[in-house]
Amino acid sequence: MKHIENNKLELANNNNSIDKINNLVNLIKNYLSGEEINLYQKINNLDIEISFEKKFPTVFAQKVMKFLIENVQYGKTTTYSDIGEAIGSKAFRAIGNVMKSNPLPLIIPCHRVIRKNGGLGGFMGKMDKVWQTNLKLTLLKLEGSR
DNA sequence: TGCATAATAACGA
DNA sequence: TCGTTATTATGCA
Repeated sequence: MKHIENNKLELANNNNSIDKINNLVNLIKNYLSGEEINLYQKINNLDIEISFEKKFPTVFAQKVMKFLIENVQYGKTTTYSDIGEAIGSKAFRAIGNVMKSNPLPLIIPCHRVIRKNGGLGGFMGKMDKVWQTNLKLTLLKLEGSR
């Protein structure tokens, strides 16, 4: 009997792909129900590798991502120009481009990046009053930033 | 290389 | 508030 329990334990610790996906789904559910969780951190804890370094081969893009993940936590917002200042660049527009090519929205919080003048900015490649942009606003409201 | 593009910002009228 | 320009990384030809 003991070996069965051990097997169960092993299975639980083994974290196969299905387990990981279920965990991920639960995380996102919790997040969407208003729980203040740092998705990127939690996912790292789940031993799910999100190698955005591969997706962003340039130093510039990696700086942007790093800044986002390390400094823009739940409920915080930043602006395109803030990021530029933080990474020593004036390429505000280019930063927007990096966001657009973000393969993991939500997890890499590009929805927390807004315009300096208080406007929303775009989301998922769209600029204005489309569902993607409304989703951005919804997420910010969820986090209490708006 | 050179050019067009972009989820920007700042300025003038 | 609208139009124009400044400015920079990226992708593609």
